[in-house]
Amino acid sequence: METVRKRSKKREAIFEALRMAKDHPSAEMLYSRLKPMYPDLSLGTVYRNLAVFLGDGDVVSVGTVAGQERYDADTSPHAHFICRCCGRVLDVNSPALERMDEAVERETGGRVTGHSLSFSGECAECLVKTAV
Amino acid sequence: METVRKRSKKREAIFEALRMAKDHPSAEMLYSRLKPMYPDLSLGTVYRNLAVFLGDGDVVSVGTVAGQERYDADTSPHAHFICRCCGRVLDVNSPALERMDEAVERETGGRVTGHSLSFSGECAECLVKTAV
DNA sequence: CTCTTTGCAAAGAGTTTGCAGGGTG
DNA sequence: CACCCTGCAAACTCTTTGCAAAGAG
Repeated sequence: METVRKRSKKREAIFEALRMAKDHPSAEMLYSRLKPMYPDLSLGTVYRNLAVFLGDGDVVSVGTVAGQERYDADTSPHAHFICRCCGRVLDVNSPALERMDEAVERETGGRVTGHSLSFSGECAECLVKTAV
Repeated sequence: METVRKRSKKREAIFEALRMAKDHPSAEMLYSRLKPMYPDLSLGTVYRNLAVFLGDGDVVSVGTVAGQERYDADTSPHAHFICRCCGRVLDVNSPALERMDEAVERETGGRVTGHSLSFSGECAECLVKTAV
């Protein structure tokens, strides 16, 4: 039996905040951004709703940065650049990654339902700081 | 000041176990494999040494699967296929990913020191099980 | 003998979960 | 008014850390 989904201000606010954010926030980042507007918001609710979004396929996990899972409401195939210095996560326009899915299916015999390409290093801002 | 590194049976055993493993094990997986041979091995030691390997660049993190970080002693550029069903992590022969590094540096203005490409889905074995 | 490495166990950090109360349809 | 959703806090899991003892050079 599948549970009926009811609307909720909090849930919509969480999704909207994630959709608007360009920095692929973690649960805690979303929480502290929404807290001022929803003073009685709880961190558990953020986690619970993120799990719902993931289950519905409306949100995707970008990976774990510094121990925290990072999320993205842009589910179209694209890559990320993760700065190991400041933890920033940037979008990267990836060239035809979709084609590679079939290649991997042929190689492994499995079924590919998604991919994630991420580059790591130091972002432009951190390079400047480090260069000092 | 940099600390002098001394040899240690445990450390070498951990690295060797990781180098031999083809399943990109987690700290706990390595621990339980080595435990029979080194009964007084401690999980903390495995974590500590993995951190050393990562720092030395001798080992690479493949990402977090089901909450556990997975490691790979093969630091050459290659992609992975992660089964979201059983958690298996398989190697994939990735086509010229190196070339993409420069492209990303041009796009972001940062410096790329590594990349990680992973595909997710269901592996061949899980497909069979699911098909039943 | 000096300094690194380890075992053990406690501490931390991030995430999940149980329960009673509030919200939605 | 039935059932979903939330706040709160405790519980859990994975990882890190402090300390005294063991090991390497």
